[in-house]
Amino acid sequence: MSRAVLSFVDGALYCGKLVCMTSAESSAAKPKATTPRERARAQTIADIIRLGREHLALHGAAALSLRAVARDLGVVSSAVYRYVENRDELLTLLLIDAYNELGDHVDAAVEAVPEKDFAGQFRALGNAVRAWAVREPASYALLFGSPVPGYQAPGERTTVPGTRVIVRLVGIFDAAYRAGALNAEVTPAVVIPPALAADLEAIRAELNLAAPDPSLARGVLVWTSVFGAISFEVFGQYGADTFAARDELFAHQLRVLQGVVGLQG
Amino acid sequence: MSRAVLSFVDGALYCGKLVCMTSAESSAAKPKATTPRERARAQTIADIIRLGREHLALHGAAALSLRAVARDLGVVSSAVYRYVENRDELLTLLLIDAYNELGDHVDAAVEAVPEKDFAGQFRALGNAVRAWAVREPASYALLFGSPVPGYQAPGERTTVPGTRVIVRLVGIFDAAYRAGALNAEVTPAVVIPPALAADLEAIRAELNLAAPDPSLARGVLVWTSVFGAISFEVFGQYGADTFAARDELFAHQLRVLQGVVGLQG
DNA sequence: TCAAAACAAGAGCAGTGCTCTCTAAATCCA
DNA sequence: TGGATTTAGAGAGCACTGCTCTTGTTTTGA
Repeated sequence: MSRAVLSFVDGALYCGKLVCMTSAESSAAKPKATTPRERARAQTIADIIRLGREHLALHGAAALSLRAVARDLGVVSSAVYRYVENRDELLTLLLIDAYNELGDHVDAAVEAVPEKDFAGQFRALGNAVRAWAVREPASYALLFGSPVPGYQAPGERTTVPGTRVIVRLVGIFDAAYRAGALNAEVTPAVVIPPALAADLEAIRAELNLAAPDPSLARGVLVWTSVFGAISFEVFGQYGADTFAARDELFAHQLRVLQGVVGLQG
Repeated sequence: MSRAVLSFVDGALYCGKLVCMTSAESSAAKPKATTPRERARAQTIADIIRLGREHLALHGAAALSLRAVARDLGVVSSAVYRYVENRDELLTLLLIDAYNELGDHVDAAVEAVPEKDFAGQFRALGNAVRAWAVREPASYALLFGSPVPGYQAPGERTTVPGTRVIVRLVGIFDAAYRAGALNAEVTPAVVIPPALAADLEAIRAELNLAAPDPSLARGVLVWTSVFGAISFEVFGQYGADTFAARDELFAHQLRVLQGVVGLQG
């Protein structure tokens, strides 16, 4: 699942381009005992990403400056262009890095919950996303906030890490459904128009799901709602002091949302 | 009510700047027969805002450039500093402008629905926000997306226009409750911890509401969920072609959310 | 009429992304 | 081992940004 990360952490740094490799590819293409120059190059790229993350956290994506990173790296600005094609490329590196960090946190949190406790897994997922978002607001904004103007993430590199959370979430819902733990007859029943049903059918086929349309549709709503609540908190849409009990508020929202999708427990 | 705005406006609100005033305020505070210089100044500020909106729509907030606006205005860059203190000030102007445009759209949409059709009013509000967001994605991103790094909106000028939608939304919910059209016993019942109840009580007092805690809490969730769904769509979190039936998807989400808060109809 | 206020222009500073050229160092290979 | 080749880094430079300061010019109002 974390191929993209692997690829950039070791082998692919070499060419300065990140490729999305399967683990087979990555293990094959990674002799590990590389030349000193290659290791130095990999280390430099790792440093650039680390410094980029620091700048991102401190000043946000819009203020991410290659020149500043170069200064921190102790090198002249043009030198970093040997390692990173341009600013957008650095953004892409940070994007993939953040997606995978979030995905790892979510996976760890969900896996700490008993296999049959689907509602608990759902809440663990929500809480993990929120905790990470509050801890790394700039990274969260990069992933889920306004698109950076003029920047288009390269789908072939970001899609897999970028869909880890939603794939995990529908996985929980679908596993609950297969286990009979998902109430498919949630009230009020809302009719699903044919056009929407077609979209849901495509999703079901692609992700190999079993849950029926109403559950899938509610799952999508719950997905957007979880991130909506987190975004409001992280982006400061609640005023400064409207909600002092933010933990309790979010916990409440998760409880209600788990009912919306029909998860009991 | 809108003093803060008025103060910055003086002559300037004349210029097509949208402010939240009662008609009494507006007729009282605006002599209208100003000197030619004052009218020219107001017109220039109006032009700056208009050009700023165009740049915002075309290139996004991060790329909003005072120099580019100056060029379009046919004037040297330093000249615009006579009218706008700095880039952040222009952002604030555009922020207030956008908040009020959205508020006006929402108000118009809600008021077109029969007074007793609370569920219809809720859906009209949601659809109005979404329609405006899709039409003005850059403005929507400015209001509800990632915060602009280093920019802090001046609360005394933005709070009133910035809360028009949520005030309207809870107004609908509360009116429904008072009319007996809000089911306060929504299932599943979720316990509200004391800390959250205290926050809700403060909100109830400030906005003079009658609805009980469970309804208020669910109202908050519905609020964040509506914007979460819209943000996902506008910010491209749904992939390019996961959902072809976006109108139907959002309509479905509104229907489910109206059930979440207990609005029947 | 004349001083004061407002205005526009221009130069300038410090910062940005990015390209280009040049030198020095590391690596490869015959 | 020595020469050819590749790579790293430095530096200059271009076009752009926000913003300040000075210098004339125009408009205003008493």
